[in-house]
Amino acid sequence: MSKCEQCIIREFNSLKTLTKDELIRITGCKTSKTVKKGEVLFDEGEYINGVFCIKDGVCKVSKMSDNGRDQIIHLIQKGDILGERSLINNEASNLKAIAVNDMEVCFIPKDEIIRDLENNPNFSLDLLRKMANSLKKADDVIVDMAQKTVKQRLATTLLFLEAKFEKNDNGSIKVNLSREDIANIIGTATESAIRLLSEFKKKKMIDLKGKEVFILDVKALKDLSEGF
Amino acid sequence: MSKCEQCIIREFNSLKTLTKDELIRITGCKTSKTVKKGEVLFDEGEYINGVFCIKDGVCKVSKMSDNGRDQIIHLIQKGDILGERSLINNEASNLKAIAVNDMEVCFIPKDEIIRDLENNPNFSLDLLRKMANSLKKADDVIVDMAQKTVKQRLATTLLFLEAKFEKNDNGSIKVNLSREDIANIIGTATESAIRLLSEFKKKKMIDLKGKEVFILDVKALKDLSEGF
DNA sequence: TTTAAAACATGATAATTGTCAGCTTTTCTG
DNA sequence: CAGAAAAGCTGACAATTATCATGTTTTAAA
Repeated sequence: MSKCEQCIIREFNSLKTLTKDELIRITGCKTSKTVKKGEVLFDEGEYINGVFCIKDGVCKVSKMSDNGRDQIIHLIQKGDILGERSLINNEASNLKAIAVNDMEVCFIPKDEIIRDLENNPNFSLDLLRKMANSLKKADDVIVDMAQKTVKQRLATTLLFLEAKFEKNDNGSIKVNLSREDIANIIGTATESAIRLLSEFKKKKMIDLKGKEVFILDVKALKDLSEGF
Repeated sequence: MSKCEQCIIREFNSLKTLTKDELIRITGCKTSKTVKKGEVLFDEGEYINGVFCIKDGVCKVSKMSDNGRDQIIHLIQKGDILGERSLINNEASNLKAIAVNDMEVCFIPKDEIIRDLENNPNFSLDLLRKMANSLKKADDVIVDMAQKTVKQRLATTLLFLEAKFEKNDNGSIKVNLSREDIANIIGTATESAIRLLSEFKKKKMIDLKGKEVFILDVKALKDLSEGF
C-alpha cells in the first residue's frame, strides 16, 4: 500500500492541508484500485461514502437530463478529488463518473474525511475556497451555455481542453474523448459537433487524426469563442 | 441600529450558527441601508469587502456574457446572504447585483466574517454545506441550459419562481420581473420569451396581467419542463 | 482474421430560435 | 398633465440546430 504522506498527488488538492499524522492515518484506511476505460466509478443516486483521489487517468462526470441525454459537467484528472460534495451534504451523488481511459484512484472512507473536516480548519477552509472557485466556474459555464452558440461553445471547449490537459508527443491533446463526448460537453447533437469539428479543420483552426485533436490556431478559436 | 442577535432573518442563513457574542460583535460593526429598485448593490469586478444579509426585497444577480448579453444567474431574496464567495476566495466579484424592487439590506465587513470563519467551525461547516448545495443546483442549471429547449426552460423557470416566491393577495407571483429579465434568466431573446409567454397563456397554463404572472396549471408546466 | 458493433461522417429536411422592423401600451419625468 | 422613454407585442424572415437517413471507417470480440 502506497503511503499518502509520500504521495505527491495530494499537493494538487485540498489534501495538502492535512498534517503528517492525519495522512498516516489515512494511509491506513484508504484503498487503491485501477478503473478500466469505460467503467463506472459511481452512478447517479449512489451513495459514494468517501472521496476519490485521482492518481492517474481521466474520467467524465455527467448528469442525465430530463430529455434523456447525458450532459458532461466535469472532466476530472490526475490530482483532482471527486465526491467531496456528496460527502459534505450527506446525500446520494447527483452525478455519474465514467473512466475515459484507464485510471488509478485512491478511495478514502467518509468518516476519515469528516474527522479531518471537523478537526483541521485549514482543510475545511481550503475546501471552502475550492468550492467558492468551483461556483465561480459554474457561473461561467451557465452563462456560456445560455448565451453562446454551439459553434462558440465548441471553440470554448477546445480551448478548455487545450489548457487543462497535457499534450501527446505529437502535440495532440492528451484526452481520449469520442465525438459523442465532445457533443455532450457542449450540449449539442453528435452530428452537429462532428460537422463543426470538420468546419474548424477546414478553416485550419484545428487538425483531426482519428480521435486526436490538434489545436492549430488558438487566437482564431479565442475570437470565435468570444463572439468576434 | 437593529440588533443581529434579535433579528429573525439570520435563522434563514448560515449566520444562524454564530454565537450570541459573535452576533453582538457584528451588530456593532454592520451597517444597514435601503436600496431602491434598479440600484446596483455591486458590479462585476468590484471588491465587495463584506457580505450582504438581505432583510427585505429581491435582487437579480447576473453576469455579462462575451456576446454582450446579461445572464441572470440568481434571484436573491429575504433571508439570503450575498457576497460570501468573493469574500472566501478573496477576489473581485464576478457578478453584478441589481435590486428588482426596494430592498433593505445589512452589510457586514469582510474582516468580521473571516474572523468567525476561522474561529467558529459550525459557521464554516454550514457555509461549506450551503456551497455544496449551491454547486448541486448549478449542475442542474447547466444541464437545463445545455439540453432543454427555450420552451422547456421557460416552463422550468416559471415553476422555480412559483416555488421560490410568495404570492400576492390575488395569487400572482410576488416578484417584479420584466419580460427582459425573464428572457435573461432562461437565456433567450426578449421577443422569444414574450412569444412563449403568450403561448402559455393561450394554452391556459398561466395568466398574465401586466407584469403579474399567475400559474394556472402546474402539472402541464412540469410535463413540458420535463420534455413530455 | 473475420464479423459485428460502434463510432464517424455527410446530406436533406424540419424545427427552433434570433433578428429586425414597426407598432402599441405603460411608465417615468418635468 | 404632456411628452418622452421604456417596455411590451407581433410579423416576417434568416440563421442556427436537431433529426433522420444512409454510408463509411474504426474498433472490439469471437
